[in-house]
Amino acid sequence: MNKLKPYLQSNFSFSENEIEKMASCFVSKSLKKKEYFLRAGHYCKNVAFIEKGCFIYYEIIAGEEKVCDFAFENDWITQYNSLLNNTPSQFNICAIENAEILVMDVSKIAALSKSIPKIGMLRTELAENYFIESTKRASQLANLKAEERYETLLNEKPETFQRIPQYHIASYLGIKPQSLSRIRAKK
Amino acid sequence: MNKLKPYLQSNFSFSENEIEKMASCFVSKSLKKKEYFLRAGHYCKNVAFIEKGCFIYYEIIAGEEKVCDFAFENDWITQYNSLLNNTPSQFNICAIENAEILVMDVSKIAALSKSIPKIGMLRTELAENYFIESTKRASQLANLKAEERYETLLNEKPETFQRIPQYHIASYLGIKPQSLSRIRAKK
DNA sequence: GCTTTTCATTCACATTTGTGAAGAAATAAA
DNA sequence: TTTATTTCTTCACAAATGTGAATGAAAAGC
Repeated sequence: MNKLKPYLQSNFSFSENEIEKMASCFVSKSLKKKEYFLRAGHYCKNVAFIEKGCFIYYEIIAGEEKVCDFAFENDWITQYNSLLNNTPSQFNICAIENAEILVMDVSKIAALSKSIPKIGMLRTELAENYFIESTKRASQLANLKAEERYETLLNEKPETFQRIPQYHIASYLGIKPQSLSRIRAKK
Repeated sequence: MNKLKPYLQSNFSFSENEIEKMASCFVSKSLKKKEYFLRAGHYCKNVAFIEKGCFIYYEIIAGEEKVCDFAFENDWITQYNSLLNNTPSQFNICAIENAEILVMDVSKIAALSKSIPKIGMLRTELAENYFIESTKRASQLANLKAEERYETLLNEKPETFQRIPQYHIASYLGIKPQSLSRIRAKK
């Protein structure tokens, strides 16, 4: 819980006491590279916090892996649509490096929220931030050309290029690996 | 409040009493076609519910209007990033038809939330739904070609084509008006 | 270490979308 | 109604991105 506790404390000012209570509801889990936190078609029943490693979200469209997000240390992973609406997930969430995560079951979240109301605020803020971020990605996909999207990512999240294979980055940018190579070669 | 009250009752099961209390915090407002609910550069300080009419969200990028969303009756309009983080809005929210909206000031929302805790749930669910929707739009922009995005919109929200000018729809789809015409001509 | 597999690059050509101009059609204003 | 304005369509050509194949580089497995 090396990262979770400081995260809860500095971003949401939970008390020592609340943090301990929350911490006791997480189960820690190791995932090897290429193992899955969630597979498409399955029901997402929990939320996890990344202590170490990174993950991609992807869906299969027309037989191809289409990446829609990355997650690193201090990020949460879960699939909203599946978790909230009890539907099978369209998305896979897969470890790209060996990872350590802290997992909480959805039923425990509900119980815990009753004793610590501020958890509701955490939930709200997360959703609002995800919405704002997703809006940015959509705006870039609609309004910038591939080369500009590449440069934006390179400037804003350079670590992505250190940790994620290029063909996944290409997919995230909405282009083919060959096109990403072409763009990089121009520089 | 012809639409707001049934909306609150059927989607969130607020009580008669709560609904009256909430209703008293809204101010109704008429906007003519082409008038703005929010202008880019201004601070968004309220949330509104659409009783009648429709709106577009757009930002200016490289001198061009880039539409990122539409809103119709029973939708809310506000700009999250500006409202939550107290920053100037990047987006304009503009009436496309003469409209009737119910506006609530952000300070009243906070006050009201204290006396009606369930409002927190409304806020959370809205953000979560917006996130899910925004994710879908981003996925389409990244993974479908313009023609497929056009067909998806035509199937899922046909009313858009009845009420929104095509050049705004083209922008929302991430293409130029000429390209949308070309796609339509093929059918 | 060697071998196999995965990933990245390059190329020629195909397809999709953008661009600017022109005119037609629809809508709003007078 | 007439006129002006806005919106939509079409076209020829340009630019961006996709496609499939070939090759090389890097990483993983043995």
